[in-house]
Amino acid sequence: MAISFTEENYLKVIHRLSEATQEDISTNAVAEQMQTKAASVTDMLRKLADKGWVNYQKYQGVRLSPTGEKIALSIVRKHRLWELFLVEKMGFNWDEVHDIAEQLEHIESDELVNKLDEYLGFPKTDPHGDPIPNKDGILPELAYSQLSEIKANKTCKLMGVAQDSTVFLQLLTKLNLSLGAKLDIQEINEFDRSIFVSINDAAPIFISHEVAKNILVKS
Amino acid sequence: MAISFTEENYLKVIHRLSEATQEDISTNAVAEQMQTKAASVTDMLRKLADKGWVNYQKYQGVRLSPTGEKIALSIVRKHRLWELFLVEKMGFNWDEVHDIAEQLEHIESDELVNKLDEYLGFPKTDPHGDPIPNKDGILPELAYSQLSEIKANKTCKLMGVAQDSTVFLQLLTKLNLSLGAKLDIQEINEFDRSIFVSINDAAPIFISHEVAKNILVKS
DNA sequence: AATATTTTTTAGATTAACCTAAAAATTTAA
DNA sequence: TTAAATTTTTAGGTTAATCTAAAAAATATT
Repeated sequence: MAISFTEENYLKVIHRLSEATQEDISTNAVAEQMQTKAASVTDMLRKLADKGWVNYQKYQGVRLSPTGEKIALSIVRKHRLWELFLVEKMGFNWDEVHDIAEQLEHIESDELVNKLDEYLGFPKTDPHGDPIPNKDGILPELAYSQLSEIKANKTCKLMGVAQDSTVFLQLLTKLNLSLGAKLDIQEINEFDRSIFVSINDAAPIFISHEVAKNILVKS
Repeated sequence: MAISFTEENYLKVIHRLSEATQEDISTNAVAEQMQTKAASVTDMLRKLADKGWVNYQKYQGVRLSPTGEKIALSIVRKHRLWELFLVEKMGFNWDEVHDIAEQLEHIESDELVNKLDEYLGFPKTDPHGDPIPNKDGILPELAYSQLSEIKANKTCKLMGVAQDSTVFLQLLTKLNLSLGAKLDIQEINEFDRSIFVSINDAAPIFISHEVAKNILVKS
């Protein structure tokens, strides 16, 4: 069945919100993510339900149906493959690729996506460490922790970020934090939960709890 | 000023039609190319004229303004660069890339286009031999002839095609005709103007005048 | 030159995606 | 457990791009 860019974006947003919770997703939550009004969301949810891509009962919130889930994962797959392409092959920085990938993710050609996947060497993660679904929509298991959960005196490796916003990524770049960085946690301050950490064996610096929550690491 | 996919497609079509003639482009000609109705075209032409991208007086046909020309060339540039990318890097055949490039040509990022250009080695032509405008919108001069205009007993080289339709390109592929092929014209039949030609020194075959008109060669 | 034909435009609708304002349902709090 | 606050939906409009049918202009033909 034909699908519009807008419908794809709604499915993607519902998918993203569903990853964080087991509960049904509220109209307002979707509205906020879509940068639109609740009334518009209600219209669209009814339409997506008619097409069989979501389960929606009014006032009860929304969930993706199995078909909707499959569509959403294929968009996520495209987004992340294109992001990696932009960084690896086109020479963009990791904080520059989101908006372009938002456009490229709507290009419709299974053959292209699979060739791109092959061209990139069937990667498991994108430039932000997010897992890339394979052609069957299976997400590789990554099991990373937030840096904010690691104990003092432990060493870990930066594997990904929980947020792709430009400001956040640029901050990390400024701190010399990129994928694969080695992190030695010297101390955690009780007062504000900020972390005193050495990056790639350099002189230790302070990182706020807010930043640490958005950094994903492997011990 | 913001531009929609549809508006881009209209400018592209007007540009293509303008290449073949000096005259103003008729509403019906645009309608045919856009696969829509004349009434819809009239509406759009008025809108494009309001935006300053075309010169249009009702009943008089339409031409691109300098700004419109610039936009159209940037779309052509993107289309052709993406086509080359699809063939060179993704391994598609030249008859498979048109529809995907029709989507990719609307991706908006000057930086991406220029990086893609560089990645491909600042190519002069796309997989069909069509010239690629550079970043300033300048088209390289190619000056090719139609195979149908070449005299008997001459040798030439296949440099491009005047048509990108799948059926045509697949026919050429079947005849072992691809960019760079060496063509020895043995004989031109007066009756139907078909050409008896040897391709890459193989045993000569017949090519219809219709096909020969759409093959571009360099002596 | 008058008429017929073709082309183009206008008028009035339709659809997708959005909006605001008001009504209805649900949730929270007194 | 009723009232207040919040969330969600409905109702009624808007805009972009399309359509059909009819009117107007341009072109071709007798």
